[in-house]
Amino acid sequence: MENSRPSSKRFLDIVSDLRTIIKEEGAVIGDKLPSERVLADRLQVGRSTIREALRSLELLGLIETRRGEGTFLADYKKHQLVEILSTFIMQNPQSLKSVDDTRRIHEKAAIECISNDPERRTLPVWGSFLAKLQGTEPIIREELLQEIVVVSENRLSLKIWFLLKQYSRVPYHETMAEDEKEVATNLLKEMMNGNSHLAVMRYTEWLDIVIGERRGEHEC
Amino acid sequence: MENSRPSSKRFLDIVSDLRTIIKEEGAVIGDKLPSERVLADRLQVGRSTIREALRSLELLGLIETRRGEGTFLADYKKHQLVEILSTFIMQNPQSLKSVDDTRRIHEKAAIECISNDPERRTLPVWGSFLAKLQGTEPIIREELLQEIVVVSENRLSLKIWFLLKQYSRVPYHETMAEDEKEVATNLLKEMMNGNSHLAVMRYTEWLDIVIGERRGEHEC
DNA sequence: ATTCTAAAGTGGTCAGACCACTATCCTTTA
DNA sequence: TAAAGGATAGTGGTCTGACCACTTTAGAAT
Repeated sequence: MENSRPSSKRFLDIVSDLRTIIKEEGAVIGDKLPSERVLADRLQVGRSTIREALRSLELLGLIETRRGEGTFLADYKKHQLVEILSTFIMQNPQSLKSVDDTRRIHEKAAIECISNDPERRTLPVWGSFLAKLQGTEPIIREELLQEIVVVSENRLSLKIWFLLKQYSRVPYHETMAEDEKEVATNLLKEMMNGNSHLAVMRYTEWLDIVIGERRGEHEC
Repeated sequence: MENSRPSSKRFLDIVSDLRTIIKEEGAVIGDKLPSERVLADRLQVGRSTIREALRSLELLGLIETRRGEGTFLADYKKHQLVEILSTFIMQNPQSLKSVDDTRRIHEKAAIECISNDPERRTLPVWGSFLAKLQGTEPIIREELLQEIVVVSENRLSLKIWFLLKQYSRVPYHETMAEDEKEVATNLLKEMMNGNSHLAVMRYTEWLDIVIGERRGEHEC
């Protein structure tokens, strides 16, 4: 696998080489990769270097290793990386705003997406939520938003949303207040009626209530 | 750092321990971490185990190592992890659509953001672009879109956009055709006038031209 | 044919040895 | 005294070989 200008970070090259190997062998999720010793021999590096690369990929959740058995291509849907990342990253205030903004972008897009799709905006789920909102049963904020993002059926967007949710300053895990429920109800109704513009407005209202900050002036 | 039931994945415990150490020492971005040998001694494990953990964190972009100097807490704004991850995932056609969709979400959001901000929508840059579009000089598609996303001033969104751009099926790197320039001109004008709704419509038109696919029916 | 056992293969870990590089201190020099 | 130079210690980068614990496999004993 071409020693093209070793970037003084051999293990990074190995990561790249591994990708090539995986591609060449057409390995699919669950397939077994060559053993560490074989890889070391094939790529002409020490086993420890191979391991450093593999361990990195494992932490990312891209591969899975089972002692005594071997190394396998993992189902990366578990996004283990997110967990790890979360405990480190994004604690500086500067980032927090962009996190919030980006999260809103995705929520808004999901709302518009559903509003504009006759099929998805008439899904029975929304009726259920509407009923729930009428009742006195406590509702967690993220329940509704999550459903919306899920139904929008963009896996990548969903992934990003899940990630951002964890860092958001908006208390997603709390229950809705009474006045909130009203706004949420309006949001749902507009969405079901296919009125994306109004639905988004309701959504903005809702955020204003939850955060209790200045309104609208800077909603990127 | 308690050997509490070693999870048969020592290096994962180490990752956790490292986090603890970082916290305890109140290390800030740019600070130097203890050397690998010191860590190995302190945590009572071999140096190779420490390295596997460190290399993982490095691939995630959480630390930075400089040969001869040491290991440092990184500026995680580089999100190297995303790059790596992306090169693995996102090669199956299923994902490609969500990549495109998500990219559009961010572009749309940026356009709306700028349109709604009197300051940003009157920036001189837009005038320059307008002039360029009138001329015969070739213009690369991504030039305009990039400027828009940049001006929206959401670093995270920008980062995501850059990432997605690489995998998009839309030929961003190509030059605009003549009819495209016209639509792009309209887009700019609407944006500068603060008409976000129309601006987004122009944007959608533009995409239709570039991709030449079915229009609108499924624009999430 | 079944069961049991030994061997081979695999990841997990460690220790020690180099290498290449950087920072530091201390000597030498002007 | 101040500047220049070089030896030294410390650091990450890598390799080797050796164990260990575990799983699978193949062969032997029943």
